Amino acid sequence: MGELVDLTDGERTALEKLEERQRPLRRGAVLLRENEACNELFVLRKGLMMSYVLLDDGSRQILRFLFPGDMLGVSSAIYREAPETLAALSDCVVSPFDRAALAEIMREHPRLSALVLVYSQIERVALTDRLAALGRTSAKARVAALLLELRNRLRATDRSIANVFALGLTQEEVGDATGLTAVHVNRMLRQLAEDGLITRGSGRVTLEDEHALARAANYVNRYEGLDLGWLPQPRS
Amino acid sequence: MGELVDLTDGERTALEKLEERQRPLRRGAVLLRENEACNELFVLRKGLMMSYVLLDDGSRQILRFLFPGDMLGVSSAIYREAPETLAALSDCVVSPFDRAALAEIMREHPRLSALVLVYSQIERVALTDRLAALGRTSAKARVAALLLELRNRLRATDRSIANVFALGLTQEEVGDATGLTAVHVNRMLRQLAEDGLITRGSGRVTLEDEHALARAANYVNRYEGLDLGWLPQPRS
DNA sequence: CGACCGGTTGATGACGATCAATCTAAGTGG
DNA sequence: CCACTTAGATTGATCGTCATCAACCGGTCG
Repeated sequence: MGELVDLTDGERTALEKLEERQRPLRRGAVLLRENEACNELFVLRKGLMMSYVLLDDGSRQILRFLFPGDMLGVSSAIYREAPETLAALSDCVVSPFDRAALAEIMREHPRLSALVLVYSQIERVALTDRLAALGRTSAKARVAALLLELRNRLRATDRSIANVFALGLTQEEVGDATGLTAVHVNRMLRQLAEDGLITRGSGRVTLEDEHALARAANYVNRYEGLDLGWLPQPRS
Repeated sequence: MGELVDLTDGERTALEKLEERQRPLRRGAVLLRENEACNELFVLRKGLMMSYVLLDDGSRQILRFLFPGDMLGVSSAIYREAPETLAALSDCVVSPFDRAALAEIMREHPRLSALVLVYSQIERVALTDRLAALGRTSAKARVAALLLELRNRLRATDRSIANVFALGLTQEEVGDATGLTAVHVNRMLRQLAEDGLITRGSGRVTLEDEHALARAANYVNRYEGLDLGWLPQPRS
């Protein structure tokens, strides 16, 4: 959260309290399963995770990829049963904390509650972008948008990442995120390569023409263009 | 918000302050256009609205339908430019209020800020349901899910609504919400009718077999099953 | 009355799913 | 160290869902 505003000491210690405990997760581990009860939330400290739902025909829709610094399970916390599954895509570290700790922050730190709302809204807008992508854009555009989104989110925690990055996903996972089959994802990646927009090799992707890619994908980086000057003042 | 918790007098008056002003909107009117700046938020008092985005090929994706009691423009408030357009589907009344008024509430009423977050998360989960629908379900299921969602949200403000209700949308609008063409929406409605799941007539739809419809649509009512016992206590 | 909007129906075609086979690289056990 | 297994990537052939194009109908409004 320190990236959006300058935190006070009081706010910083309140947030650090959420990260007191740590729990490691193996690649593939499920942190929380759809329809299970859960009184905890989490902060992702390291690694890449995803949230998804399974439909009753067995197909999977990946809803979101989760990166270090993201708060996990907010939506599960307000329901008796979790609406989505949280699973690790790589070895991860998470910090669990109680719902009461979030309540405490909302009581004592108005600006932090505002920031929780802000992140929730950023996520909401990113979801609507993907909704529009699934509803109204071609398979190629959806894959291109996913590549751009992944690269930008990875770069947020690792500034050394430029145009080359490790995908960290199987083509089946890309398909489950974009509403396509693994076979068609493969063809789309190949087409993007043939168009000169990307190059691929040994699990790595290079964005060769980021601008053209963003145009083809209708992509907007939703972590930019914020206006937070109006947030409530910190109490301490 | 009073439907989720018992509000204190202090909370109630704080919320009433948001509804001091009123602005009527004609059917078709645009309250806020994508990429425009906006320092205001709104509460929808009466009528049906929608939010949508236009893609550069001219196609439209409807992101969400808005019902009385909904807070509008939260996502626009945190960006310099609105990420989506807000438009009236029927004659409406909205109450505009300043971003500062929201900040004030977050400073003085921790439980109300928690409830704003809760509504934001309910909306988020509803969006992920639609994301999964667009990514992984058939045209028929998507239309069925939209019918159920509309009926349930309409009933929340008008308890007299049972299984018959006025759609209030053109088939083109249904298509823009479900990622289909108007022509195909028409065929899906006809198929649902042939299957005995609905009947139609003069702008009205009757859900003949709500249970089978919900099963065909993978539908979950996200305004139920909440667990809010852990929210912060009201300060006044 | 004519124009227009929205709904309805038919004919055709494209995009992406499905099924199937092959290939490669990374393990794993003997 | 090598045979064997396995997960994932790749490619081809075929099929189905939904888009597109086009025509027509009915109601409403200027």
